[in-house]
Amino acid sequence: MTKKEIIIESAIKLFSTKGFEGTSVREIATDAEVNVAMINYYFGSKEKLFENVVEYRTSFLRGVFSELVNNKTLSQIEKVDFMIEQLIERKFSDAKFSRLLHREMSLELRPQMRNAISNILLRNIDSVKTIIRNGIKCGEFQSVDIELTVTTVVGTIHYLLTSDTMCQKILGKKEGFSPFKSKQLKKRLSDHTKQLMRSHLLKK
Amino acid sequence: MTKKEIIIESAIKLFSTKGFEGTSVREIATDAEVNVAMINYYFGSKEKLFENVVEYRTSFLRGVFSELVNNKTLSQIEKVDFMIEQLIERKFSDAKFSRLLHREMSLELRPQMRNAISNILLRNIDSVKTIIRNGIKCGEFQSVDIELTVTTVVGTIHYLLTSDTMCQKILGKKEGFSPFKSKQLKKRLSDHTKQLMRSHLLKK
DNA sequence: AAAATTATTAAACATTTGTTTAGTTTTAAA
DNA sequence: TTTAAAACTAAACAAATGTTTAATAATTTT
Repeated sequence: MTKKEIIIESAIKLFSTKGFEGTSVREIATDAEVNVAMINYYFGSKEKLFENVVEYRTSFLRGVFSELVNNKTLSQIEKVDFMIEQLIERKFSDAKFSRLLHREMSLELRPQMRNAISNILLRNIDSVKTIIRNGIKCGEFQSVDIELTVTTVVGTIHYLLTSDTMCQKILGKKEGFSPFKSKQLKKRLSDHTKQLMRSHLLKK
Repeated sequence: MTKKEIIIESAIKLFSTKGFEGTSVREIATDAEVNVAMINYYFGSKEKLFENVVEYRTSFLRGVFSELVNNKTLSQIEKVDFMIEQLIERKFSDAKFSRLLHREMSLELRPQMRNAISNILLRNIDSVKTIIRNGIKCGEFQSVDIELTVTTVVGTIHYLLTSDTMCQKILGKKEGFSPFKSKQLKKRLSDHTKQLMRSHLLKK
């Protein structure tokens, strides 16, 4: 790992848990075991570092679902199942960073940042919409509100993992429970969401 | 309105849009047209002001659903419908403040604050759980994951209103579109969520 | 090996931060 | 009307903030 990457990793960790304005560049520098000036040397500013953080962590996940749309061997509901699994997999592997992105979205600061993040978060939404639309068109699914159905899937997964405290209280778990380390919860969420979509989408 | 309330109102506005650490006490003072020292005079500290803000804005909505549980005239699914309408109503009337609470939840700062907020956000969850549990027990509903079903309802509503930008992009609206000023969207979200819960909960 | 570029450092810079002080005005009580 | 308490102000405080500077060390290029 280059020193630049070490700084980015520290920034991800701290921004994710304490927020952008809640984290000082000196904290980042200390965590990365680097001189404070290196941050501005490499990135120019704290805000540009943030942009680098987002780019660094999201660049690899582009259009995962685009090929799924054209797949001929799977039924539409199987595609939905697959998509749900993928979304949950990603969320569990990166829950804290996901929280950072959503937190930034909910702020009315840095409009260009917000715009970039929303594009990242919605990168696969069009594919999902298309799958549901195709399902309706070919008669496999009943007529539903496509956009809000997508919102339900993403919203369910996201809300459960908004915070550890929240998740614990919703599920009635003890304080020590770590949501996104629990394979059992992952399975449970996956089962629920799939079942929900089956009863919502499939014709009776 | 007392001067104390004026300060709280300004704090709500600014904390909601710019976050807690993103807002300075001087900004609040300016917005409230008050001397900076008044904030510490009345509240002691910026953080205590935050606590006052949360208390001030949430004190009136205690246990709205508790009576609904014992209602004998409504069927269980009608109770779910009512509950959905209430949740949406509240979210639309106070979306920015709700964002503030969820943002604070997603941060790993101020644990006692996080704990208080989660209690507020989950104040009605138990009632909702009970309604679904009763619906299952009396045979009106099929067996579902109760906790995650609640998560789906709340998560759908919340996610759609995470941010204006997000909502616009999910729905394919133009930039000017103001989600929580749209009665049409409110109706649409209500219809979707009710339909979703009916197909998920009711026996076939 | 000399020169030039890049990386790194400690220190300083200028603002901004939340908070406090000490004094003044206003209001209410005696 | 005097007195005491509360409300309010401008200024100062100390600490923290993001950023820059100027100098040195390390590396690469010529």
